[in-house]
Amino acid sequence: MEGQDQPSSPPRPTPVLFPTQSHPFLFSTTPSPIPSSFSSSLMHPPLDPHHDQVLDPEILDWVSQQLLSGVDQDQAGFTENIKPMRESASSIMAAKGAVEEKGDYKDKRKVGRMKKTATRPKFAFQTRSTEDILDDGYRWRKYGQKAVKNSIYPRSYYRCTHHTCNVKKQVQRLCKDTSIVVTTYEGIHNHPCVKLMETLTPLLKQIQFLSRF
DNA sequence: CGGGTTTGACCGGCGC
DNA sequence: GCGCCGGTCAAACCCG
Repeated sequence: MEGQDQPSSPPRPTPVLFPTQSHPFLFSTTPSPIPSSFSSSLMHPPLDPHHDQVLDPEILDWVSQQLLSGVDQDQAGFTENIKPMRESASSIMAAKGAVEEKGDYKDKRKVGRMKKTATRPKFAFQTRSTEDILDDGYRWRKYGQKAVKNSIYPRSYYRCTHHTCNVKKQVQRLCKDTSIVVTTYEGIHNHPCVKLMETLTPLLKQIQFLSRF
């Protein structure tokens, strides 16, 4: 931020470009063995949300592994299973001092601001898309929009609409490359992503079926 | 009418 | 202390 198109001030980990209208957590920075072809393949061919099948088989294997570890559990279990990947992103940002605990506040409004500065997982990735908003399986409510310095595009602020979840995200289009949207997630969802399971479970079942041969 | 968006005001952090 | 800037609030508005 601060006049940059990147919303995080410290150098971000290698941006993970998102090939489908799927779930960002599965494709974010993670120590788990993401296929080496993953990142490099995402920009080529140009991303098309209507063509999920362009994914490399190796990538599908990796995705299916993530799902397999959670598929026999309930949805809450699945959420827990992918949590370490999210926390890895958290540790990256924490190590870089991206967020830190601040002092105490008095009134309710300021308490809300204090929560903002508490240590929370925060990571960003870029998406080549004509759409500003990724359908990541969660429901978001927009709570603000600001013009940012040195950018002709405004930054939009969203909160997860789940009543017990305070995950936020920021969305901003790069002015240097207007085809790229930078999405920054902050926090961890404390509820399952129903849409993710609905979307990927049939895919996993097909993979399992094909793997018998 | 409920839920989501827009938008100007407000606030805290930070650099000078 | 002051001004700039990013982030948030909340009233007004929109829409199905």
